[in-house]
This record gives sequence, C-alpha cells and structure tokens, in this order.
Amino acid sequence: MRSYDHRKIEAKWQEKWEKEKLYEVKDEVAGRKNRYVLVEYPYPSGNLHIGHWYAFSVPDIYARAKRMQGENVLFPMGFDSFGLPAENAAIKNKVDPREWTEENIKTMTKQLKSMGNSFDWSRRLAASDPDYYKWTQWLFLKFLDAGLAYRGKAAVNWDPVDQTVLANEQVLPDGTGERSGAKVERRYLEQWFIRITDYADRLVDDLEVLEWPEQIKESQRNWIGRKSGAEIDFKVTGTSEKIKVFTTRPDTLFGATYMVLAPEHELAEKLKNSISNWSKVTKYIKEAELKSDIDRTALDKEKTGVLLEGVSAINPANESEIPVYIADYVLAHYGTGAIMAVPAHDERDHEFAVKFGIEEVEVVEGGNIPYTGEGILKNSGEFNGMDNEDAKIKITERVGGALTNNYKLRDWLVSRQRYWGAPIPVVYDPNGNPHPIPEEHLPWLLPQDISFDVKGKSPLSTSKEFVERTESIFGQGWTPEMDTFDTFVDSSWYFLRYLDPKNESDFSDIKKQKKWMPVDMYSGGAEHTTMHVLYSRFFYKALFDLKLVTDKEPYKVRMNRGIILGTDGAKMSKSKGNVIDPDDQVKNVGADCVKMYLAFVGPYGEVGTYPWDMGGIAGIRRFLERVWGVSEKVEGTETSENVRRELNKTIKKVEEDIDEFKFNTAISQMMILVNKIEKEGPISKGDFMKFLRVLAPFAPHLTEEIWEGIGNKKSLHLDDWPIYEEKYLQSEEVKIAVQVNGKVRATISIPTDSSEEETIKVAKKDNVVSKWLGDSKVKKQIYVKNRLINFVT
RNA sequence: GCCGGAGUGGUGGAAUUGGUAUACACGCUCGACUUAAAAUCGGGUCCCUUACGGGAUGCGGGUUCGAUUCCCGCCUCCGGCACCA
Repeated sequence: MRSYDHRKIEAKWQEKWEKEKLYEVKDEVAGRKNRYVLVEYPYPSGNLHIGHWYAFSVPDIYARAKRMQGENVLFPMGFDSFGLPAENAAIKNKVDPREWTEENIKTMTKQLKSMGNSFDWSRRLAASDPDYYKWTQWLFLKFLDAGLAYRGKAAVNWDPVDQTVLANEQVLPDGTGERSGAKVERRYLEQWFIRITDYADRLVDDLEVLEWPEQIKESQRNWIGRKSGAEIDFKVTGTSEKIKVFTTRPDTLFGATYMVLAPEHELAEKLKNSISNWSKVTKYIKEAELKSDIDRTALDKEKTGVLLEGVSAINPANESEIPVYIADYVLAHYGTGAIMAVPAHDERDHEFAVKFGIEEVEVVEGGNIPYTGEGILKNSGEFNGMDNEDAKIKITERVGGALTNNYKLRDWLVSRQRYWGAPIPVVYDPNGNPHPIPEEHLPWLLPQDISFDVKGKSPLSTSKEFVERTESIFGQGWTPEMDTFDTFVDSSWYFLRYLDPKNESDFSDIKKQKKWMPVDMYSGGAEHTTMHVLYSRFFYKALFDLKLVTDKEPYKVRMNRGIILGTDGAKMSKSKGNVIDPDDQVKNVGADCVKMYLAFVGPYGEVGTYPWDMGGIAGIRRFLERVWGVSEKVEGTETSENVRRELNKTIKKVEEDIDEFKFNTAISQMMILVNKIEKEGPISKGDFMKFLRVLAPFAPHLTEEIWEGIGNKKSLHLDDWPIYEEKYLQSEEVKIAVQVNGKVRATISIPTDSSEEETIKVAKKDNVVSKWLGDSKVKKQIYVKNRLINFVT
C-alpha cells in the first residue's frame, strides 16, 4: 500500500498543471458560460500569512467547481504593489523600493503557487508596473477632462514628527499617526480631489438592487450618510450678507433663537469691521484651528463659543432678530458650515443655550425640553396645529428655502506626499497653473534619482531628472506635480485590467469587458467595505458615464470573509507569539488539508472569527487519509445500496452548498459518505470516481493523484461534475416521528411516500403511541409526508 | 445615541426555511491493539432522573397541533456611523 505523501504529490501536480497550462482561460469557449470569480489582490508584504490562505484557497473551491460544472471561469491573481511599506522599508534598510517590491512579489508568487489554486497566472498584474500605472494615469486624465478631478485647498492630516501628510486611513482612532505615534494636526494644502460626492446618490440608491449582505450595504449607507432636509437663508441685519444653513428640521424654524457659524466660516472675516469684540473672536478661531478633529469632536467636551457682538440675523419665519455665535461644535465640512440653532428641540443647541443664557422657544408639542421627537406645531404662527412632518415642506416653501439632501461623504483626496505610488500626471506652467500631461507621454514614469531625506515634501521633489524631463517636454519654468496617487486609485480598476492585461493601446478592451463584467463573485476583507469597495464602485460608475465600461455596478455579489485567529483565540500577532505560519502547516499536512480545514471552520459568507485549531486540522487530515484508504479498495467491487444512495445525496448536497459558499456543510456531507463507505460496504470504481470529482475542488492534488492511480490519463480537473440520479436519492423505507399533542413519542419505519391512512394505521399500532393516546379521542391529525404524524387529542 | 448583524453542547458549527434540535468535526472519556506511548480502530458524550419521564436553542411573553425559525418586549456580543445640524 502506498502512503499519502502530500509533499511529493503536491509538488508533482503543481508542476504538471503549470506545464500543461491547465488553468489558463480563454475569453470565450463555445457552449460555456463565462464566470468571473475575483479575490482582492494582495499587497506584496513579502510573506504569505493564514489570512491570504483563507482569502484565496477557499474561493478556489468555488472557481474549480464551477469550471467542472461547465463554465468558463476566470480566477486571476495580481499584486497591489504600490504603497507605504515599500517606502518605509527603503528608508529603514536603504533598499530600492522597486527591488524590495519585486523581491517580495517573487517570494509571494512562489508561496501562492504552493496553494495549488486554479489561478490564471498568465494574466498576472502589478500596480507598480509602468504598463499598469500608465492606465491608472490615463483614467485620471479622463476624470480630469470630465471635470471629475480638481485641485483644491483642504484640511489634511499632518504628522509633525514624520513631517508628512498622512492618509485618513493612516490616522488611528485616537488621532495619532500609525507610524510616529504623534498627534496628527490639521493643515491646509492644495491637493487633488476626485468628485465622489457627485455620485453619492447613485452609490446609495444602486445598492437597492444588489444582492449583497445587508451588513455591507448598511455600512456603505452609513459612510455616505445621506440625510434629507432643507437649505434656508438667514439675512444678516443691516448688510446684504446671508447665512445659508442646512437643517433636517425646517419644521422647527420658529424655534430658531440663534445661529452658529463654524470657526472656519468666511462670514466673520467679512464682517470684522462691524464686530465689536473682534480680538476675542479671532482668538477663539485661532484656538479652534489648532485643535485636532478628535479634540473638537469629543462627545464629553463642554460647549464653547463666542458671540459676534454687533452682528445679528433675521429668522425668516417670524422676522425676529437673533444673535450669531461662532462655536466649534459646528463643523465646517458638513452642510453649509453654519446652523440655525433650535435649543428647545436639539440637545446640542440646548446645552449651548443653557450655558450662554439664550432664549428657548418650544415649537413642537412633546415631552421635556429638549424634545427631539415628532409632534404638533405650536408658537409657529399660521403653522400651529400642523403635523411637524407636513410642516417641514410647508415652512421651507414659505421662507423660500430648498429641500435638499446632505452627505457625510467627502470628496476623495488622492494626493500623497509619498514616493512609491503612481505619479499624478500633471505639470504646472510657470504661473503655477496645472495642465494634464498629454497621453503620448504616458506612462509618466516615477523618477529614480530621489532621496528620502526630505521633510515635509514629497520625495519626488528631490529628483533632478523629473524636473529636467518636464522642462524638456513642456518648456523652461514648467514643473511636475510632485505627489503620487493614493493606492486606492490603483485598486479601483484592477479587475478590468485582468480582462486584458497586455493591451498596449487600451486600459481594457470593451469587447472583452462585455464577455466578463460585471464580476460574478467578489470576496474580500470586511475592512475594505467603506474604502476600496466604495471607491471602486464610484470609479466604475464614473467610467460608465464616460462610456468606458459596460455596466453600472462592478460586482454582482460581494462577500466579506471572516478572520482566522491564533490558537489562543486572539488576533495573530508577532508580539503575542501566536502566529501560525501557513508554510509550516503545508509542510506538515499539505495544501489540500490546510485549504479544507479553512473551508470547514464555518460558513464562508459570514464574517466570523475562527481560532486556529490544531485538532481540527488533524481531523481533516484523518479524513483525507481515509479517502486514500478507500481508494485502494475499489477495484472489482459493486456499490452497496446504502452507499449509492449516500453518494447521490452527496453530489446533490455538495453542489448546492458550493453555490451558497457553505463549504463547511459540503465537507460534512462528504465525511458522512466516507464513514458510510467504511461501515456499510463497498463502492465501485465508477462510483468512487464520481466521489473524486466532487472532492476535486476541495483537495485538488490528492484527488488528481488517486485519479491517475486508478488508471485515468486526462486530468481530473478537466473532467465534468457528476450528475446525481433522483431515483437513488430515496430509500424504500423512511423513519418518521409520531407525535401526540406535539411531543415526539415514537419513531416508526414506513414505506417511503406512504399515504396518510397507512401512516396512521402503523403509528397507532405502536405500543408507546397507543399508551399515550389511551382512550382519548383524536380530534385532529397533522400529517407531513415522510416526516411526521401528529395526533391531537 | 442612531443603524445593521448575531446569540444553539466544553469548542467550531448543523437543522430540508414552521415539522424528530444538537448533523459533521474537535475536545473529553471508556475499551481494543501495544511491554509502554503515539498512531489507528470501536463505544459513550446537552442537562436532571436508577427508571418512567421531565427540561433546554440569550431572557420574558404571544401566535400555532407543533417555534432555533414568525410576532411583541428586554439583555448581551460583533460591525458601521456619531457635537453630522
């Protein structure tokens, strides 16, 4: 008897599959439906961890099964190879980020290949390849041309220790930089933005029709934060100025007894000559500007503010004159940066009003002040007695306001003062005006003669070549944009490049897109729900409007996977010493085993947290050993009836479970089958081959080896999924429950599909049942075929 | 605070969507094999009870012949948003 030597077997087949180009995918195969299965391309950190295995090897089961079921499946892999870690490594170890990245891609490719996944490696791409970022730049130019990209001054996160701007995602929740640990400050800089806010409504509304998990949709809705309300103008007394506010409660307008401007609001500066306490006001504004966002938005903070003495506004509802304050509880970037304050019906306004002794006018009948609920209006002139919902529209109309929506979503800041990213393809004329770089100069290459020894500036600004290149093309005094793109720009369209990775004249041929898009199944990490998934949905919609892609939404199904924890149930981390190295596991038990273990821990489509369980992986290994054992006893045998029934059941169940990404229950059913084969008699070679086909997506190496061992020449993975036979699914007899008044009292065996009468006859004969029924009269009986009979007395 | 998801054995998790709760696996335990251990194989394993029975799917109600599943009210955990007007 040969032994299951996974090392030899896995190496052998991986080599063979690669040599025979088994998984290279054509854009079209007659009679086969195309299916695009996508997993998030990894950052080449240099080492594969368990999370990568969970992310890539489990969806491979799906890709393989669909391929065997007659579909033409695209399952590509690439690298998200621009980004901060390469640059940090470069600074720390004095290595070229390019070399560091390429080295990592090499090792990770090797590791990825050890999974034995059915990736089509011929379509591999890397975001840092000039062939790729040429098109990232090209797409940005299209956005620029369409008015979707603009340069604007914005508050950005400034790390005072590292002397650099940080991305929002590089700022920890406590307001410190992730690298330096320094408290992040606010700075105002000219940056490039993309108008994702133009698409806010479509990004919310189009979620409706997507068949995505509610959790993912809800997170996106919360992030976009759409709220309906009204914009209303308040006149500033004695001037031609107006203060525009956004409110979700125009129905409470009669209760607006003061106004508040954000410290950044431009009106104060305009009116400074009429503000008698201007020095006090400027002092407050300066203090507010120095505070971080975290400090300013701390919930437990007491309200502060300053009255603009000599300035007042007119409430358009009742023409009363009301004071105007500046306070940092009003945020510049939300709404209009100014509010009408209704202390009787808003908790924050109430708190402020109490502190500053401002009048409160109750205009909605309800409970205690502040009352924020619904109700009937009072103290509101002609609107008294009106339902507050109706009043929202009516009052807005009367004061000439406009019903609008407001969003939390802000435009996407894509500039990074970093080296290792795609250069933003823009140059500036001697007057400092930006100009797009003409297409023929793409890719606008990342310069190489740079130094990281700069404080507060992009490393690109140290390149002599970069400036010379710009001047030689555009003329004396012209300068290049020194910032690079956020890496989320790269990853917003990579799934389109897989379709046409070598095209030199187009980012992705639309004819090829038509064959594959939208992505049928996209699986990835939950942390990307409001970043990458939102950005790429926006990108795709913008490209749709530019007629560069074929659909409105890029992903038909999005699925977030869970997290694999250490054996101690804590998140794996070097400091805790609980990191499981997948390479070690593969060496010990094999790639098939690791993959199946990960598929078995729980339903893949639900975001669970699963501790790594050494016993659990041993259990899977035992199962694979048993399959190997059974395979040696299939020559010249006939399948027993019980085994045949279980086999057909297994084919059906595994097929259905794979469609729902419930690999755990599919594996469970295969275990039941193997247990049955071992206990209840033999299986024929032909039937065993059916089982091998079902197991093939889960354990591709083992099954291929057995397949070959029992005399097959062609690869198992090119074979078809077996067809189960309905007639073998049912047994002649079926066990059903007999209940008396809803409680199970006995189990009886009756012929399958027995009639109600027959079932009752047999059931009543049962000793226990008749004991429970006694003399009482059966009022009613509920009969569920092949399942139960319930006597109600 | 608002919104979403989820609570089932010692553990990961099943349950044909209203029909025999706890499949499968881990762990534990008893036994076989062994000088012994590992590996392997076989039995047991929700709780109470000697048994007959009874009770359990976060808690409390309801609908139903029958509820893990549907409805109402709580509790806890996870996730998103949050001085967002």
